[in-house]
Amino acid sequence: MRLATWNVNSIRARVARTVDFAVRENIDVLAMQEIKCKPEQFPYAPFEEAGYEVHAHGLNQWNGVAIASRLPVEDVRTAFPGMPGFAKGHEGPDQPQEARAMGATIDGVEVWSLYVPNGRSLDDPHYTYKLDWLAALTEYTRSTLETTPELPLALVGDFNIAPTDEDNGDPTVIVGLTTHVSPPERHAFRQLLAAGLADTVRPLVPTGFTYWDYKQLRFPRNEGLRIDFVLGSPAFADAVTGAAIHRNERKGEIPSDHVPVVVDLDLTGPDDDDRPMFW
DNA sequence: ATGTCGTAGGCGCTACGA
Repeated sequence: MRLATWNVNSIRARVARTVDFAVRENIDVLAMQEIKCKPEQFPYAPFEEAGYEVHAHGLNQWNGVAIASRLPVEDVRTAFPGMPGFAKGHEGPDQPQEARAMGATIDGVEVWSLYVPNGRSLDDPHYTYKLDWLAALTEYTRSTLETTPELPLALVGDFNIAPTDEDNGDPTVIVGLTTHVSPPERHAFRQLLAAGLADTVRPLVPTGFTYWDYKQLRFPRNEGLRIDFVLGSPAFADAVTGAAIHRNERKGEIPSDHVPVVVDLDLTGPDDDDRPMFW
């Protein structure tokens, strides 16, 4: 299976480019974030003509996640248990959930397309929401892998955190001043990994950014951030045979500000290799 | 230059989120 994640920054603005990429790169499963539309507005036809079924979750013009797949999709979910909600000006419990998560089971892999809250600024309620959202995701991961430790579980998407200084090439993103690099956010990311996940791309693609702001020539200057990840449980991570960050997708006509991140999986398992010749 | 995008509301812009 070839699995990709891409924050497309409006699927309606970039559907041709997105489908072209999926076909050209032979993507089986494409997790999208920031589709910026409701399901009834999603441009399904180009995907379906290319052989993909699409499941979309969007509530308004903001956020929104989707999964396109050439393989059968089961158990589609639009939130993980305990996922916090948020509504500006309505602090406190029982806030409505946003369209930031879609889970599905595909070829035995539990895949989540995730759009972690941005945080906006360190003193914004959205920042607290971001940390709470990540803590709930971590608890879901921990409990899931406690119950089913052999599950190939993949959390993919835009995490809106640059986990290390090497992941931050934007001079306006500064520890102590801005989101994405603050110690609490980085701690939350480490806690998510500690729940039983590995960054499956970094070992194969040790450097490189996945996002460059549209403003101030960030891409020509290569002043980006590495904030899009494919995190996998042991069973998933062990199946990864390749990875790529498609930097060229930041070029050309009306690019997203993010690029796709791709992993290749061999899900047949190690047993096949160990099988005796005489079997 | 708060320097670019995308969407909504509703018609040339502003508001909002990122």
